[in-house]
Amino acid sequence: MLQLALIRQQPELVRERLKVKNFDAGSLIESILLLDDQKKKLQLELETAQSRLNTISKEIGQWIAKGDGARADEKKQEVAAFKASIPSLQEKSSLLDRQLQDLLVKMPNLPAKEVPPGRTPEQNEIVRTGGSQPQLAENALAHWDLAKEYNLIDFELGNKITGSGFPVYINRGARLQRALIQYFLDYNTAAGFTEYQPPLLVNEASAFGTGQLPDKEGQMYFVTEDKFFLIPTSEVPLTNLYRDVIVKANELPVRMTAYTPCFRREAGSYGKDVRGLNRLHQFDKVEIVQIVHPEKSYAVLEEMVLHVEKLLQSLDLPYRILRLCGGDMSFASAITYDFEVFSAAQKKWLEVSSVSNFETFQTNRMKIRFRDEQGKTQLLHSLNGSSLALPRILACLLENNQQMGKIALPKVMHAYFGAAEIRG
RNA sequence: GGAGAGAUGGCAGAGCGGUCUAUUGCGGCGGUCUUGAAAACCGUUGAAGGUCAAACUUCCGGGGGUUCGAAUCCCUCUCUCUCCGCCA
Repeated sequence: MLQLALIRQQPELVRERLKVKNFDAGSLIESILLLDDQKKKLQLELETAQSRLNTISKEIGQWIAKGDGARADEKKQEVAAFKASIPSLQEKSSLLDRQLQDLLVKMPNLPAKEVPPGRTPEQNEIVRTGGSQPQLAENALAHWDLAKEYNLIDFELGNKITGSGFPVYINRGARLQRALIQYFLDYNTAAGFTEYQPPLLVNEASAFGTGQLPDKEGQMYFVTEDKFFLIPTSEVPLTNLYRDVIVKANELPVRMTAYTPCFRREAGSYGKDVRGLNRLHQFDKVEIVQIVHPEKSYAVLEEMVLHVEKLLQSLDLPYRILRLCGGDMSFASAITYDFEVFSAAQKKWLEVSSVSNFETFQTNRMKIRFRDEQGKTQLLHSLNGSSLALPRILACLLENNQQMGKIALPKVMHAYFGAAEIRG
């Protein structure tokens, strides 16, 4: 959520920046400023009445204490004369508040200066590429075929017990998945991230805090009985750990990591893109989240990009890093770098990580603050990234490393997996 | 799931209709003293809105009600604790 003060002070800047996201904020800003103005006037009126009421009430108490019931009654009459107006003022005020809030929530985050304009994924900027693409045989198999051949994943079984998009990992498939998770977590904690195991279900306030609500409501599984959302990413519970917290200076930066399953309804997805592990309703992900001083967030962002990049390098996967254009960025993000690995058998790039700086967009919703040198509370910046999402990494590892009768694993996984290769 | 108790400022913990819109202790910050530190003493110390700054308003788990006036009384929801039941 954007800060009202920013919209109030620099409406033109806000409007201009949002054009990069292809968002026409003109009328929205106008309405917000108008409502804000009305609210201020109303508030003054209301507070004046409240102040008067408080004063007279105090006087009544004093007259009663002195035993002068007549004077007290007189004052009560005085109160009765204007008190009736207060409830309607309060109602109007809270209505304005709600309307203002509803509009503010519709404002996307401002893209950072570095964000290129554009509407489609083709307009994302390739920042750099790394790793080398393997030369596979003509008859190279896609991961869903490899998964079947080596009995690593059973998609049909998942269909039976739940539905499509809920694969069952078996034997060495399950073990490889677990080994990767363990490796990712170790890699993150070695870099100073504290490991958490958060709840997989969150309440409405948490889903709102990170920006999933209100606009991505349909993408989350919802438990109606208890009003809980299944997390689409551990970013939600992790960041919300600091909701309504004034973080002490010596606790900054906050660096967290967690492995959790993630649940996404993926309503509207279909076709070739959803084949095999490419797009799932339940998948595993190791996430990193940071909450940092506002002046440091862009240095931290670069650091996180390097962190994820080195992790991909250690897996010997061909990758590229994209700076998303305005049109491809999420509502809440100020800048996003996507990491894609090349799936050699499918011959396409698959997104395996997304590293973003949200600046104050999330922290404003969650009131995550610190005290500056003057002792004033100020919003912190929040960032997060995948480090890493499992399924597509697994898919690429299988496809890119397939050899005659076996799948060779990258060196770094040998000890974690307990073997150097998967044989038929 | 059943019964009872409770939720107050960073923490502990008073207040249970009007003696300032919250006693006090601890902690934090500033100062005196000290070569320095500790101790002691003095002062200061919640959040949001509002203002140049103030005044002022709101917030005692959330929401609603009674009253001239609510942390305090009533209703309701959420959560916590104790006991019982069930259970990995």
